[in-house]
Amino acid sequence: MEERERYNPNEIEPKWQKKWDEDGIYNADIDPAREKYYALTMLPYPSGDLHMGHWFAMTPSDARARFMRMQGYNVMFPIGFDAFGLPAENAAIKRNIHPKEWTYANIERMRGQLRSMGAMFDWRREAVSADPEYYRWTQWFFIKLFEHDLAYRKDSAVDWCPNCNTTLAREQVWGEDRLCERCETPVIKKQLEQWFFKTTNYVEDLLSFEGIDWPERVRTLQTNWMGRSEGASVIFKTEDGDPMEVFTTRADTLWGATFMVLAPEHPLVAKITTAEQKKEVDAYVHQAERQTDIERESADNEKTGVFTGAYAINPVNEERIPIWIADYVLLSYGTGAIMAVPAHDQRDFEFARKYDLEVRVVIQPDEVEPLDGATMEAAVPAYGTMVNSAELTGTPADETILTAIKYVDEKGFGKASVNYRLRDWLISRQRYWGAPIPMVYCEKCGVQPVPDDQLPVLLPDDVEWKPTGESPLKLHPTWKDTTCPECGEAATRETDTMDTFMCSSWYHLRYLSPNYDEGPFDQKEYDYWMPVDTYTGGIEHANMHLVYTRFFHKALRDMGITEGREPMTALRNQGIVLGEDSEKMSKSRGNVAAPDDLVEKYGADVVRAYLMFFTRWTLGGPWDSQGIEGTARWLRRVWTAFADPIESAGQPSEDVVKALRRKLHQTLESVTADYKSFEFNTIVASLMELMNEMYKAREKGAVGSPAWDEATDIYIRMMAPITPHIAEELWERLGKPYSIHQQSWPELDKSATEVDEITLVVQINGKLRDKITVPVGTSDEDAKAKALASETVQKFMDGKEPRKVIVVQGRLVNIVI
RNA sequence: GCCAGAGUGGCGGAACUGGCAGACGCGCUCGACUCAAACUCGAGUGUCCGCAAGGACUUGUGGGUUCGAUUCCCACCUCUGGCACCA
Repeated sequence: MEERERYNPNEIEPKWQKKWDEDGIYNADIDPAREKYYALTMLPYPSGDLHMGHWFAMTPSDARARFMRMQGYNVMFPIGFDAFGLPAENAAIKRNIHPKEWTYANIERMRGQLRSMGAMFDWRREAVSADPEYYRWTQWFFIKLFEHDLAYRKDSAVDWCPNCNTTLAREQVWGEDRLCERCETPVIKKQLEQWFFKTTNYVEDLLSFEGIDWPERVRTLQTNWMGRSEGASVIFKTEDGDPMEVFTTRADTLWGATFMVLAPEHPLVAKITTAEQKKEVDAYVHQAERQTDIERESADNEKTGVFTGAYAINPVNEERIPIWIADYVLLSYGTGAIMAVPAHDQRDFEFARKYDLEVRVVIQPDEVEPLDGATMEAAVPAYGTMVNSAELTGTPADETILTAIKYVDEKGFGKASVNYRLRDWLISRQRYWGAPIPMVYCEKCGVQPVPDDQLPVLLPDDVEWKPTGESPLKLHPTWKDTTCPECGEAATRETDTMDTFMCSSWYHLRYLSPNYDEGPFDQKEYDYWMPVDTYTGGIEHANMHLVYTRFFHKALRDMGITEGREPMTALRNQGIVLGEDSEKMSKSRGNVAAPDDLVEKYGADVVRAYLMFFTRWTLGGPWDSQGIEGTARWLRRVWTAFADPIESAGQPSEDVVKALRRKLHQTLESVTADYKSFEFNTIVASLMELMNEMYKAREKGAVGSPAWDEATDIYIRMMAPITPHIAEELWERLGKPYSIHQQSWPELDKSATEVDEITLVVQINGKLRDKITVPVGTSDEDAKAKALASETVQKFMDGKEPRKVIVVQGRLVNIVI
């Protein structure tokens, strides 16, 4: 007997990958005759090795892109690398290897790993953000934003290690004591002049998600992140007449403001603090600097503060109220100053009780005992009738805020105002491995952009890596010396580089034409491919990256560079694959699961299928390779069924054929719907079920019949997006035309899915008691009669009369007794 | 702390729009094949009571709405992501 050929992925996978590549079957080119589809998956950071999270993000995205291709679209599925960033500098310091060398070696390794996925990437479109041809245009965009008044400089605080003399990222600051990760020196804040983009100019536009199919979850996260609130801005003055603007959503509580609180960093603090209070204030400012905003905002953080010695005048009643500073007021939110209304705000209340400040009730909620500021135990933030509020006393609950805003407006010390949590985007980084900010400082001409024809401003390679100290760009002996583009005199370059989010805000445009050198992208490519049809990536990017890229698109649109409201029409997010310990995968935790060993043992198709099967894509979860044997078994079964069919002698019965075709087309129907809605785990489950059904049909002599051949053909097409290699191999062995990946999606035979009889569930008082079989289309009356006639039902009813009978067409009969 | 998401057998998960909870798979048990192992194939497998027929219970916890709740509402607990210099 001839030995059966086993499923051998290690042989077939490289073979097909090579052939696909040579034939360029995944090359996506402009074709006006076909409808385009731009499928974009978030580009990886070249951290070293491709891990399970990358496969989890990319292989389902690939399967979806392949499905769309089989649906007839001209699909572009590009890939690239977000290659600037902090880890490269860490590697440089730790291992004495140049960031560039480290990064490009990683990219080279990851290219190979990405190829092992068998994804339909069009490698001709690859873009690497650290390439000068790429960052030339990142710099060009910076200048465009500058020229359109969307980039500006201002002082802003960074976490600073006074020992290493360097800026630290949040992840480089350790523990509650906030120590430098390298030298364990306590970190301080330092004010530096830095570049910002005016994201706040676009906040209203960003708050609208009109015309895009983005998940509700992301829209909510972004909306809350931008944090729009309506209220009033009111000007308080110090006794010396310095204005202090505050924002409040509760203008109706102005008469209850018994003190003011400034953020410790507020510019007025130094000016107003009295000599007696100075020492205490300085000490407090210093300790506040050492905390993070998150710690400071926490409601359970014990309220602390210091009196400045100065007083403000409450404009509504001209009362003299003390000005305090406290760390729960943040300079980055609102105006960095608040009016404190302890009776109606819990944080203010806790503060007032602690420091024995007056609590004055000015809002009396209806149907509540009259409040007493002296004895109340918590703030009452509810709405109610205004009391103790001079001429506005008695204003009813539903009018208080608007009435109060109108009042301050008329009196001239305030106006209606909208406040946002969104801040302008700080893009300066005091680092080497990033795109240099293309600006020049000239003593005579001031801040000048580098002219287009001098771009890119290249990063110098010959920098010195010191384990401590400032950015190598600053220390480089000559790099920062240049001439002013305006007057030609000696000038200095900006030595900060850009936030890598800047690079990743436009990579989808560079993929259009990565080698184009007359602009950031070729207009012809843009006109055909943009916007992105589906953008896939991790939910962790819901706020930052996905807000920044939208901002970027909108800003470019207003310059006439891009078109339309949004860059990405649809967004779908996968959950996060955690380590086996349920913690986020990271090298430092040592819980990174790598696919390489599994790919070697089982093949890429098995790993792809398992990643799509082991959890719901949107859910993610802790990595667990326990079940991979199941998908491996599935593909071996598929191989056996199709590569080595056992020819049967007779013909299958009509019933067998009908049952097989029914299952086949039911599966096709559900699998098609699941591909459309990114439900990959149930696609694999349905295909497994159909294969089980086919094995049964095989036992009953189905092999060789037209129904079997139909099932085989459709089966391979359905699995092709998930397991592209085995599908291609089986397709070829069955003598079908190359390539499976250039075939169309199968047609559904709806009539084959239909059934003659259905099972109705019979419940008594909502409890399952019996099941009855009825023909499709049975009337409610007949269903009810048949249910009541059932012996089991009779037994449970025990002679009682039904009070009510509910019939749900095609589903159930519920008898209420 | 704030903003989101999740919690279902021993395990991963499924369940359309409020209608049979546990599809599919892992693991486990029994059996077939084999000198043997691997592979493969078949049967079973939520918990408790019962010889069985059958019954009761069961979707993080506690309440509620409903003929009927994994699904809707309220409160709470736990885990995960984000919180602006990780990307």
